Amino acid sequence: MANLNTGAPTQIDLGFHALADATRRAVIEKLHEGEAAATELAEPFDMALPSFMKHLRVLEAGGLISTRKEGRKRMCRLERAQLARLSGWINAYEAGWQNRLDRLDAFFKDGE
Amino acid sequence: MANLNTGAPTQIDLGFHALADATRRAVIEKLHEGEAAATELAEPFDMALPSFMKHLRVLEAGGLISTRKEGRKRMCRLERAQLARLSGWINAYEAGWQNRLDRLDAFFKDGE
DNA sequence: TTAAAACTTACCCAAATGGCTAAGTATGTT
DNA sequence: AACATACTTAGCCATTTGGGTAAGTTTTAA
Repeated sequence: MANLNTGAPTQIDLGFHALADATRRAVIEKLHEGEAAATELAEPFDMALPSFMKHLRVLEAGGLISTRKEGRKRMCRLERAQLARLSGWINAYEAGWQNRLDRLDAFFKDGE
Repeated sequence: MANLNTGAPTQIDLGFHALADATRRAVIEKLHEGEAAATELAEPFDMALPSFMKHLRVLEAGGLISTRKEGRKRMCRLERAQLARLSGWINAYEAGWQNRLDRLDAFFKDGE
């Protein structure tokens, strides 16, 4: 097997990376309640807005949220499919899941 | 709410961070087959051993593996409980899981 | 038409990450 | 005792990350 870290990071890399930060996880929790604008999401944090917007971009790059412009607001919504993929990766190798491995592998390969 | 990023990263931060890399995920996949020594795990990768050992330390810091010294070998084994916690975090907010939220929150707080 | 709101762009910075090499230590084999 | 195996430590380096400020732009409200 050659080096696995050739080229650009995958959606899985970026997805788990996005989850590896308390601020970003808090955004995900909030978005479970529904869509929200960027500033609205930023409000709880002691952080300059441009810094917070970087977190949103990391979440978007990881496929965990999608955003669209609505007037002057940037609306954000949760991408539950990516959450499912990531938790799916973790659980794919658990006892009793072996029979689902092939399906998951195929799913991941399609998405990259 | 104050800044969530005060102080040291939590086990959840470190756990997801450990998963955000293809090399480390490959190690986890391999360890599902059972314990293995560090060099044995390193063999598939085009990487110097000290570089690979850093990945093992990242996995250990994230609670995903535990290691022990056995003679001159460092044996590694998977910590399935942490995998369960991380996939648990992701699924805690899925539809139909709301009733398990309190239990999970308590579980996370105990472990930190 | 002016001003406020909600970003957005451009840049700076310190620390962490992920790779390397070179040299050391500890343990097992012959 | 000598050598090989399996790490281990130490340090170097480029890039990424996660924060910041300052100064735009675009849209909405007054």
